[in-house]
Amino acid sequence: MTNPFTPSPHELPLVDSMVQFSFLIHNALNKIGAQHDLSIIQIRLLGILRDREPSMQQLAQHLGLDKSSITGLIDRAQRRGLVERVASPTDKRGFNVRLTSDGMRLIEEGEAMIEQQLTDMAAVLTEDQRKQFASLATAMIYAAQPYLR
Amino acid sequence: MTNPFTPSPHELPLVDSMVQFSFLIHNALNKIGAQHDLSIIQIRLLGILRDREPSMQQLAQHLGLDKSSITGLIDRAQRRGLVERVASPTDKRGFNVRLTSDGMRLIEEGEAMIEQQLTDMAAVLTEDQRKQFASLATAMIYAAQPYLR
DNA sequence: CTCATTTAGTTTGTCACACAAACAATAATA
DNA sequence: TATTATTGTTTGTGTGACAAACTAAATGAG
Repeated sequence: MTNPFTPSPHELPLVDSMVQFSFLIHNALNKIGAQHDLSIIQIRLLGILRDREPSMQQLAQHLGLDKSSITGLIDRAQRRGLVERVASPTDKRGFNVRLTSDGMRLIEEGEAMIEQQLTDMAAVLTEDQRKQFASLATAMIYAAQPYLR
Repeated sequence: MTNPFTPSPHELPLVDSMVQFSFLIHNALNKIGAQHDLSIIQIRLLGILRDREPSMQQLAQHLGLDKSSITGLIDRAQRRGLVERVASPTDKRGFNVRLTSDGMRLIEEGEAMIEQQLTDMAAVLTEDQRKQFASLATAMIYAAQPYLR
């Protein structure tokens, strides 16, 4: 039986629950990023670079941005010493982008905080419910973006 | 039994499923907005104005933005004829912001598209699963933002 | 092998969005 | 009434995104 002093809120309609949940996570990522002066796009950037050393072009594809947007993104990250441009061994026009050790430290810290904060959010659910949520969300993710599988 | 030609993707870890689901929805909102030349913040703005006529200050609180950000946001929306500033009857310094009929038409269209697109996304789940998802997401939303209830 | 075409990345110009600090006008209060 | 607080705008700064024009290098057709 529910504790009468913390009344159960009414159930959000499906679409509302999807949208509001999305904003909830987005805002959390935003705040965590802000603590390290990182925007969400920068978190995504560093996250990608954790285990890759892509060209500018590949980065544009990963992030779904125009190549001209990548130039500025990398410029700013490089100015802060988080990434570096490494001349491509096979193409004199191109660079590969690599995390610096500072960048690696920062993204590891950030991802740890994300892990903890979102885990905390999900702590209102039981272990079974958390498994269910991951399963349902995964199904929608893969159905919508089949190329991810 | 699963169709061997559409292999079930592996289950995402909880935190990954939360983050990726959030981006999935965010991207969908972005695309739907773009079809009407609306950013996500503008969709949120118009959505708030659907059933309110707040002051600039109240708008800043609703959207979690600085008041100086609201000036520009409303300027742009007003230039497009989506909202109007109405002199406050009680405070000669202030305005209330009101949707125009064009703005109302636009947000109604947009929200209908959001409703449909997200409903489609959730169509890979059974009715029971959709109810479960809404329930689990709602629990996390209200636990994280108790003032919403 | 050479010339035309394509590709990789940058530059330039434009705009939206967000903040902070300074400001003007009005409201509230001591 | 005089001081203080509040409302909203302005100004200045920075990030992020795109498109179009551009440079340099790679590729491919003949």
